[in-house]
Amino acid sequence: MDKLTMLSHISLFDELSKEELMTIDKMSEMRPVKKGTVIVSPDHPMEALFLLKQGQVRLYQMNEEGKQFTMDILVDGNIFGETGSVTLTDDQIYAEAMTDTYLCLLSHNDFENFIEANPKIALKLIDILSSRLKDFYSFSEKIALRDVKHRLLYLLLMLSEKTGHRKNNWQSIEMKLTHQDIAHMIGATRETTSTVLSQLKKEGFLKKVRYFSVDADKTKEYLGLP
DNA sequence: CCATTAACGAGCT
DNA sequence: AGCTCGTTAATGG
Repeated sequence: MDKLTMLSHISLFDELSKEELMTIDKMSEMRPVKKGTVIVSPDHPMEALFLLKQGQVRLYQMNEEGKQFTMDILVDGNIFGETGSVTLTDDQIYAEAMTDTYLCLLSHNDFENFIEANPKIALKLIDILSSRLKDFYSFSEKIALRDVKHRLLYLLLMLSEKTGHRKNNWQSIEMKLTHQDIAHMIGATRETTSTVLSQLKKEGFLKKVRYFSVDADKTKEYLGLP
């Protein structure tokens, strides 16, 4: 369905059996989180695993001047956090709820016990981590060090694949975003973002219907993505 | 190429 | 009235 597999795009829900899921579900603690809440930051590293039940969470990094850069958007079924031995995110990463969100919290101990009881899960984790590493290489090579146009297109494509649906080439982004929001996510200014957005509209990468829609094929070709 | 600065109208609170 | 937002344009790194 969604073929842009990204760093920390982990859908354990896809890979676990029903029973395994039930076990995790029983052990985990449900927690609602309001939109805008910073769930994890370098100041408050959480020794736990988060299962994202419902909502959207943005993973980003920030430099000394407070400029942000969005690494990934997580949606229902993704998993993130750290558990000592296994790090599913970076320790310098921030996680912020973009919408009202339901999280399940799994403690370090519970997770390790679960792995001991279900060795197959360890193998799946290796798969997940190695594919994340691969995605990260591709990501940094093709996007991270490139200009605002690339970063912006990449973000919009990612957002559309996570939140929207596809009609012909056009993938919608079902999210209310100001130019300022977008600028923060790609480490650019509001002005530049505004300029590049209208440029992309002229060039046919983008159109505005309700929120935004991107021409997915055209964008992927431009970014050199499969 | 892009941040910065400035400036302006529109819209929201 | 004052702030946020989108937009354009000049300048300079």
